Amino acid sequence: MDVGRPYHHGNLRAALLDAGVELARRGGPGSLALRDLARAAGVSASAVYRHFPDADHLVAEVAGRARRELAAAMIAGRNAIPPSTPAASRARFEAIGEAYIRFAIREAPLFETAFMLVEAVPSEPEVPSAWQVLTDGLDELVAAGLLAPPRRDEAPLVAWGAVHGVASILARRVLPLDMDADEAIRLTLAAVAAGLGLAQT
Amino acid sequence: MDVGRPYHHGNLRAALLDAGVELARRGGPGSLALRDLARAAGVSASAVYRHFPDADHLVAEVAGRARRELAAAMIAGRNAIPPSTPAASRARFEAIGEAYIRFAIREAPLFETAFMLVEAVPSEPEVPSAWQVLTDGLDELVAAGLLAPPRRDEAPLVAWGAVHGVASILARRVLPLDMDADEAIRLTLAAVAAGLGLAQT
DNA sequence: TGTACATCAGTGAACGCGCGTTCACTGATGTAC
DNA sequence: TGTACATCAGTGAACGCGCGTTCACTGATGTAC
Repeated sequence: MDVGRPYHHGNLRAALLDAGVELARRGGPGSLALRDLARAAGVSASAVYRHFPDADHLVAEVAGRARRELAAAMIAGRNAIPPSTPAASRARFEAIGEAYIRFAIREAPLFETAFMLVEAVPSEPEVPSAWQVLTDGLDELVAAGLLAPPRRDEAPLVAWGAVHGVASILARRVLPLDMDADEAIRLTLAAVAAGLGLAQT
Repeated sequence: MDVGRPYHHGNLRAALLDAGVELARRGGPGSLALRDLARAAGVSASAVYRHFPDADHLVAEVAGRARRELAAAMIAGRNAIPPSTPAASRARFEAIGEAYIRFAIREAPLFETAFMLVEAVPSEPEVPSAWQVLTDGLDELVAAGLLAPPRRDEAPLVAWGAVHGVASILARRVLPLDMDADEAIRLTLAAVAAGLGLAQT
C-alpha cells in the first residue's frame, strides 16, 4: 500500500549502474550524463554523490559493466559448445570471437561505451573479463595441440586485434562494402586461424 | 606596419579547419568545441557561421581532415619503397599497414578523431582516402601474383580489420601486455599475410 | 516495549560554467559610373 | 581618378540550456537504554 517511492532507495548504487547501462545501450558514451542517470534511477542528482565521488567514477563503472556484459556474451557463445575433442576446442575459440563481433553489431552503442576513454578507474573487479576469456581460449588451443606453444605469447594481440578491428568497423558501419555479418565473421575467424597457424582438425 | 589583425581574415574556413586539426591532435574529439576552434583561429564564435551551417558540420570536416592525414601517412610509408619486384609490392603493402598503426600510436587523439561518430557529412572530398590506398595496395598484390584473385574481395575486411584493431588497441593503451610497437606491427603484418594467403616471395 | 538520539541517505534550490546559436551591428572590400 | 553604394565577413552582446557540483536541509532507519 505504499504511495510513491520510499525515501530511501535501498540499493541506489546498483540502480544507477543498471540505469547507466540501459542509457548506454541506447545512446552510447554520450548519453551518460550524471543528471540523466539520476533521473533514470528516479532520484535527485545530488543523491549520486552518496555512492560515487564524482560523475567520472560513475561513468567508469558503467563502462566496466559494459565490458563485463561483452565478456558474458563471449562466455555464453563458448559454453554453447562443450569441450571434448580438439575440434571442439577450436569451435569454442571461434565462438568467442564470433560472440565478440556479434555483440559489437547488436549492441553498438554499448560496445562503444565498453571502450570509451575515461579518467577514473572502476572499483568493481572486472569479472568476467574479456581478456581472461580470450587467454583461456588460447590456453585451451595449446592444450588441444592446435596452437604451437611458442606462438602463445603473440596470439592474444593477433586474435584480439583482428576481431576487435572487424567488430569496430561493423559496429560503426564504416565498411564501404556490402558484406553481411555472417560472411564477415567467417572471413575474420579464418584469417585469425591462419594468422595463428592453427593446426587443422 | 599593420597593428593587430585585419578585420577580414582572408581564409577563415581553412584557418578553422587547421585550428581544429591542431586541437584534435592534442585533445581528441572532446576538444572540438566551436568556441575553442574560433578562439584558436583568432575570431569570434559567430564568425564560424559564415563558413559552416553549424558546429557539427565543422567538426565533421575536421574529422575528414584527420582521416586524410592518416591516408597521407599511409601513402608516404608506401612510397618510401619504389614498386619493382613482387617482393617490393609486398613490402609496399606492409608499409601501408605499418604506417597506419604507427600513426595511431603517434597521433592517438587525432586517430580517435578520424573515426569519431558525427552526424554531418563532410563536404570536402576524401582525397587521399585510406580506403583507396588499401585497395590500391591489394590490387598491386594481385598484379604481382601474390594475392589470389578470388580472395581479393574479402581481403579489405581482413587486412583493414586486423590493422585497425591493433592500431586501436595500441592507441588506447588497453593491451594488458608488454609489447613494443615494432613487435606488434611485425606480428600483425605477418598475421595479415597469412590470413590473406599471400604467396611467398 | 517504548523513547531519545545519532547516523545515514535522500531532497531541492542554487552556484558558476561553457556550450551552440541568434541578432543587430559595423568595418572592409569591390564595383558602377 | 574619385565618389556612392551594395555586398561581404566580421564583431560582441545576449539567449536559453544542460552540465557537474555544493549546501543546508529533512525524512527514515537503527541503536542504546
